[in-house]
Amino acid sequence: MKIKKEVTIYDLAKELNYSPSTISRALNNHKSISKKTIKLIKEAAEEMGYRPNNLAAGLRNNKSNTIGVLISRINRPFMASLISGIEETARKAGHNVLISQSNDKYENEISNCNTLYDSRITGLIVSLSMETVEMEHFKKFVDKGIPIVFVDRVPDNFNSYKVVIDNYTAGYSATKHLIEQGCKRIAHFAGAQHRNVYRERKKGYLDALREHGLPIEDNLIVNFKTLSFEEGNKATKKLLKMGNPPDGIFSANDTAAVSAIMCAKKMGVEVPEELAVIGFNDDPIASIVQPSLSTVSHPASKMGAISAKRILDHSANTYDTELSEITVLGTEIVVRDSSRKKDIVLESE
Amino acid sequence: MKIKKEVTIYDLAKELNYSPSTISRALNNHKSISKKTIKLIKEAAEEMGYRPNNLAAGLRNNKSNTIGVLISRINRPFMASLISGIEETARKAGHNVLISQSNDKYENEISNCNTLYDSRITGLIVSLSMETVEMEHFKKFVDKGIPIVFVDRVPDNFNSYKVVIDNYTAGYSATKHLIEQGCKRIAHFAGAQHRNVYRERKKGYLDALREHGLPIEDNLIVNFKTLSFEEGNKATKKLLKMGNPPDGIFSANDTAAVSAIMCAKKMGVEVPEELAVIGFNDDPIASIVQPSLSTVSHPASKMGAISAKRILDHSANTYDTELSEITVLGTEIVVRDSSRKKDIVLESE
DNA sequence: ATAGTTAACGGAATCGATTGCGTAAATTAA
DNA sequence: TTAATTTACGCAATCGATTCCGTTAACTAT
Repeated sequence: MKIKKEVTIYDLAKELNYSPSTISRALNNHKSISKKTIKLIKEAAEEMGYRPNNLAAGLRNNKSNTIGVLISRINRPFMASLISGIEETARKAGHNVLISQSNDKYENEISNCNTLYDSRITGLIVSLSMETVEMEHFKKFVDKGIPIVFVDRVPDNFNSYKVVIDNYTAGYSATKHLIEQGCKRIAHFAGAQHRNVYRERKKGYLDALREHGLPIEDNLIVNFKTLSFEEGNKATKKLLKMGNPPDGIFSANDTAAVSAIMCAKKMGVEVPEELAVIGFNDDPIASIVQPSLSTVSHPASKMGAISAKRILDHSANTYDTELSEITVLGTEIVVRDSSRKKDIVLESE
Repeated sequence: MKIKKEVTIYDLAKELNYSPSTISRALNNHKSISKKTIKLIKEAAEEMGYRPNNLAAGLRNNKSNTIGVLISRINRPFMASLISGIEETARKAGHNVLISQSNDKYENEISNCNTLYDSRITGLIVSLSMETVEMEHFKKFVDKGIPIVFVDRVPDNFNSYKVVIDNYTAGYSATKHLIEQGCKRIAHFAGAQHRNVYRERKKGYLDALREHGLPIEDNLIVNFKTLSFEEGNKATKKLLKMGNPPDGIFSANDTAAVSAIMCAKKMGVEVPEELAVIGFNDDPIASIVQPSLSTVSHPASKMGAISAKRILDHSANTYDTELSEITVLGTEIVVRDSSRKKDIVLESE
């Protein structure tokens, strides 16, 4: 197998009797090069199979036109859509996307952080791992003026760009929806409380109960570790076996909510009549399960797009403001069969 | 915002009174540097916050320790798992992962190909876009000795590494399973026939019918464009309205299969009694839909891991053999309720 | 016609890490 | 003790693109 030699701007320079400077400028449409020359050089480049070397350009400019993404796992519907949005926006701007997953491990997050830094990324988009508390590993980006956008699972104690949904309002609305459907004893599947998303959702749940005069019962609030199907199953079984079982569940994610529906059905509990359920995320399974799952939908792909745009803008304006801008996106209550006990006037928010 | 200056090996050299060569070698554990010196230098590097510049190293070595991934879309369960497998394997070997989606457009695939090439990736992992026929855009990788691994949706006419599942056997087994359940008129939801995966699945379906003495009826074979939920819905409705409707469906993906189940239920057709359904992929929705969907599962994440390993091995052995190795992975028929008309001895393959 | 301006391009340093070749000192062999 | 190795390191070129200064020639204004 013969390996073809790389065509560089020096090869073009020699071939066309121009200096490498001129070749470089021509390829970048520099104004001090005549249209004619630019055309000539570009055509020759095309013909000779020239392809720019991003490593060389990156080294010289100390930037790689690459956005780094650091998330827990890719194969979750929300994360996949998020990345999709990032990729689309980045690519349109001529940027690449480097991905890395922490698998929710703090150690991995640190290590991936370093690796991404070593690639001299233009900016970093992060959704925190479940374990992360310390934020020290992000400091080196700040020191170097590399923008970080935290998305969805964001830190409380770190000043930076953030793109989130209004988890509080979503939790409040979801709970309120169940109340409006006539639920009196609403359980909550809560996620880890040190992560903003789950904490805010629970806050919304609590406030909704309070504001509608419903008592808060600790034994109706289940603290989950991972909000998995199995955990949801176990929790539901336990709840339904109570002497005084709940008549509604607001789950902080769809996976656990679906498991609740399936568990209830198996136990002969009617959904939504005896148990209304609402989830969070609007995963594909939500519209497939029967009865279909009411849930909270949020624009994952859009969040990705916005996050990417933040970084692109930042690097274009080169450190304009020091303001850490937080983008809060709205959510939408999607009412399906799992919670529809009455005819509803569709709410739009 | 003050931007800290980068710490380079030259800074370390000056600080420690060594030459940059020694610093570089020490950091790479070169054998000609004494253990003591290595330890000294590494500790100083750590303390001074030194971080290697991958761009510089990459330029010098003409490789970036980065694997490029070129797929249709990220937010499909199969693809997300595939990438996850790639990322995990790559990272363990100290490689990064660049992703790009073609959105099933030929144009995008070409453009992404070039962008990835420009980043001097170590190797490329590709699942072809729906539109792709010409393979010209991949030639430049071959010319440069950069390995390409085609995965799942692979070309017929291009010599390279390939990682696939045995679609033919899977299609055959899925159909055979329906036959064994007593189905006599089995429909097939077929994908675009210029893509190996769908073509092979259909071949398996046809052979299974033939070998079991069942007639092949053209009007039971539906050619899909995208195997979407909507398409599946429409096709199912049409099939069930026939004077002589099918009693089984083998769908080339789960999305369309699920839509078939839901459509049948809505039309009052019993699944699996009147219509047995089996899908392909074992997406999360398959185990959620009711009745749960029988399907073909395949190891997406493992495919990703193998693909990544191919590239890592290739670049380590620097052009060892010219053999284009094809890896074929097995699949498994997952029998669930949508096709279980009789008691089954679980098959394992 | 002459100074001033502009257009179009070239020279050479630079980004940070790597590495082939060379060398001085230390160690071993004989 | 002297030659032969080995150990431990330094010099300087190199990877490919970019860009700060120039420079030359053509052009414009007066």
